[in-house]
Amino acid sequence: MTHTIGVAAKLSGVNIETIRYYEREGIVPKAERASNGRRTYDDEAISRLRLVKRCRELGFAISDIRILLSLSDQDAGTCDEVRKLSEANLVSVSSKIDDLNRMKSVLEELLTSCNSGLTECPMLKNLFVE
Amino acid sequence: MTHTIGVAAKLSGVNIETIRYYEREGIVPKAERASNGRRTYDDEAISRLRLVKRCRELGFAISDIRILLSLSDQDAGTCDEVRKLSEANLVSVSSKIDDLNRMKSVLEELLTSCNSGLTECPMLKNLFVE
DNA sequence: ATACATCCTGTAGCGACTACAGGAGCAAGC
DNA sequence: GCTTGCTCCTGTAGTCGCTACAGGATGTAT
Repeated sequence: MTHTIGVAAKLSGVNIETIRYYEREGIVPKAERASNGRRTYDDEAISRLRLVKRCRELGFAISDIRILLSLSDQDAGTCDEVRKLSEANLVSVSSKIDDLNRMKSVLEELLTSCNSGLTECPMLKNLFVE
Repeated sequence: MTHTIGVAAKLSGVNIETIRYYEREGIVPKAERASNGRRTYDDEAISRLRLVKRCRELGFAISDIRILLSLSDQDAGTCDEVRKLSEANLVSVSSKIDDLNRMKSVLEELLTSCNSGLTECPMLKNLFVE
């Protein structure tokens, strides 16, 4: 069974405009067209969209996903490369977490100094202090 | 004492191109110009650059910083608004942390299944599983 | 005088979408 | 058959917060 792009978007969770963007970028293969010129998607195409989505949700860059997909099409001794990409991504995710945790604790600290209702805002003062 | 944009960049930690960008965007006031047309920065201007940088490091959007700066220039009953902006930012930072932590644990789990050296990569398989 | 650094403006690029504009086609109800 | 409204098409521009040129004008040091 094949579907229109709208149905494919719902089934995959990938927005219509994003699907077309992925096609333009070559992340997913060019969709087949019906006789009226509209894109059609079969189950395999929808699986691939879901896969791209899952990778994006894991923080992989589009360029990484391109590589992952090509590795999965080859399926020969690719484990090292997959591991390398994933470890690099893990490092980048972890360092983002560290940055955000630092932001968070400073923000929380600043907020304790902000006693709403006063004319002068101590939080702003703290923020603006050299 | 006034400084060139290059020195201001070093003193504030804000890159030259970014300083000009902030000026274009009206985040910092238009720099005074020397007789030769070059921008000059005094200590106050450099303080403002540092302030913008600190806010960015806390995750505030440029549009928020614009508001924070205008609030700090008014200094009348602004605590509520500062608090609101900061709390919203804290929520957004926290939710980013949550997202990233979820990514991180899935990535770690996937990596345990990746035993480098094999011909077929179990991690890829897990990743690609429906 | 020569070399090199620094500055200027203006514009384009990044990543990963998202949002139009302007038009064509299709399905359902009257 | 006609209208209404939905979905689809292409192509382009906008988002955010910078960053990186190109091409030219100064400034500083030897």
